[in-house]
Amino acid sequence: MSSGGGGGGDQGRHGLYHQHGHGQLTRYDGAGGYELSNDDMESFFFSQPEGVGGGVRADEIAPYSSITSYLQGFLDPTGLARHLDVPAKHELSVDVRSHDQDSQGTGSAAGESAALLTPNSSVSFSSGGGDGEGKSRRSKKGRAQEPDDQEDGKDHEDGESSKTANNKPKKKAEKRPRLPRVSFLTKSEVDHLEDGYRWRKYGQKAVKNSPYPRSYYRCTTPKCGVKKRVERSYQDPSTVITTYEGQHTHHSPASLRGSAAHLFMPPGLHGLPPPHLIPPGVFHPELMSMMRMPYPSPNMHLLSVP
DNA sequence: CGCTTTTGACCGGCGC
DNA sequence: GCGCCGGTCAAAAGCG
Repeated sequence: MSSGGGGGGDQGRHGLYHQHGHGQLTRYDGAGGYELSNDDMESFFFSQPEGVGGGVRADEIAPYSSITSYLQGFLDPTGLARHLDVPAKHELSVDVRSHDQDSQGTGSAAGESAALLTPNSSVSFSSGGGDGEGKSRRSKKGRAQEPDDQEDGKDHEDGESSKTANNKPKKKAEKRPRLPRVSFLTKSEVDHLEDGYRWRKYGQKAVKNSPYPRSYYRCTTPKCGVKKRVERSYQDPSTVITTYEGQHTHHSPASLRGSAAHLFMPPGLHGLPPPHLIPPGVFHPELMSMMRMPYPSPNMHLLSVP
């Protein structure tokens, strides 16, 4: 993997670089997965012809190269019009489940989902619990001290935050409750999709059944402990699986200019019904709001619009 | 100069 | 009890 994932291949720079890709939502047949039929999601998500195999780079991106871009489009009349201009039809699924029982399965969960998914993109919500990995690892070899500890053993969920923060007595009794997780499957050439938040990559690992590595990112905001994993589906190399974990304790930097709230409930979303009017089982805007994750919400809403 | 990425090593949990 | 795997840390390097 010398040049593997991190190989700087993907525009190593963060910031608001564009991402390209075929944004497509797929339906996830996973258990308890909600489905919603849509059809041209990709059209307005990533109006990229299809240079997937070609060599489309993040530079030559479409209007909405990422979930965030798309979201931001909401704030932009033009963008919105774009969306509404397209028949919101596509297949999307929301999977709400708890991962409190799996440890590795979790990771695979996303992978499996990807495998089962159709060449579009899907979103799966996973209601877990508290955090788990971040704090339960504190004591390393010589990592006696934790410099800033951005968020790991900080607070978050409260409760078992003082378990292994510093002490060796790392009790394993904890089933290490996980934070809510949300997985997105997106057709994209780039793995790190811009979502409005600033992330810092802190690790990368090779995925067992996939030739593609999995990258680990953490929100750079000091008190925010949100993490996200990005990996590519081994079955659909063009599909990127992004799993968010935790909830932001702040607003999206990108939304500062437009208030994140708008992302969730655009005042006059021409044609978009209020969250509570969305067909039950289709999406959980509240959950997203809770997690402060604007990314999927709008999309889903749009999708749910006839 | 500061921030982010890269990369190898290590930890902890789980399965066999 | 051992091995495997996922996940995280930390030092170093690169870039704007």
